[in-house]
Amino acid sequence: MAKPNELREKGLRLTPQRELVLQAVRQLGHATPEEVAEKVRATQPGINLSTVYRNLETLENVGLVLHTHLGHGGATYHAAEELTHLHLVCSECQSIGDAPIETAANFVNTLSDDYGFKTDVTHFAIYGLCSKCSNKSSK
Amino acid sequence: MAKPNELREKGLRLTPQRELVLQAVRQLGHATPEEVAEKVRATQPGINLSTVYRNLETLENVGLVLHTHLGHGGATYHAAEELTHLHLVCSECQSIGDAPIETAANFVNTLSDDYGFKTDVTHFAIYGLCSKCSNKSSK
DNA sequence: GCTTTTCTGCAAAAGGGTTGCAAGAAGTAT
DNA sequence: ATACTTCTTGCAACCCTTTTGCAGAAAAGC
Repeated sequence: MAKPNELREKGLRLTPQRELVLQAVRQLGHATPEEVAEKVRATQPGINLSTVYRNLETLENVGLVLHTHLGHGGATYHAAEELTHLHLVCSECQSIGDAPIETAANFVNTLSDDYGFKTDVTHFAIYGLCSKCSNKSSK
Repeated sequence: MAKPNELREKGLRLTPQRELVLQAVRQLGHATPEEVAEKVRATQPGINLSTVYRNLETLENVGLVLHTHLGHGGATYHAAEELTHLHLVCSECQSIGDAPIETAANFVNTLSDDYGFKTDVTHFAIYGLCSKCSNKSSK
């Protein structure tokens, strides 16, 4: 999953921990550092949380992973190549829905045209009520 | 600024601390709990941070204040009646710009029509590069 | 004023993330 | 293969923000 070369090419050393962190992020989709650590521990039980944090940061610096803010708590990490959708986070059931980035295209363009603001719509959650919960509460 | 009755009407007791917290939120615009505490301390030096937290929560429960997530750190609080704008947060200079909620109207409608998702666009920041910083970095 | 109930301050703790340091591995040159 | 340099790791301590338990203080109601 994590090819040896892609890390070396970025000037990073190839350590088992680093490879496993990258692999975990790719497999998990959106994962908190804690979840990444847990996944990695399946292979490397001894890995330390701070190593996970440091590697996530390192991998983010070289552009292999990205983080987004989905809720009140901490960040969640994605493989950079998979961050192609909006996150629709439900305030009630905490579910995370996806929508294509294009959904926001007009909005992003308006902000750019009117305010010169270049929006990254994936970095923060789109917050609200999912269809299930909004049906439930209107009944 | 905080009328005695509006707290009583919500079933809350009228304490100096509570009034001052509400007043501070109204005066500050977007404020972190820490900033609210600091503001309150001008009048009531001894107020405890936990009292501020508890009052913010209480005031939010009765709908007088709201919180939003503007960045990597904690929440910021607003008077409920003033939360009528989007927050355009710059990833580089950390500035917080405003844009009217209507800017997002089409986007919100699309999410509602296509996904049944009822978006609250004010609860999370709109993240990106402000015009200043995007000019700077393209030069 | 007296009683009940809610609030406040304090101290401790929880949660999430970071940092200094010494030991250990990766890469590089010999 | 070996020695050397540099980067990483694990560990423990720590920081910052927020939450909680509790006893005493203050509101609201009588």
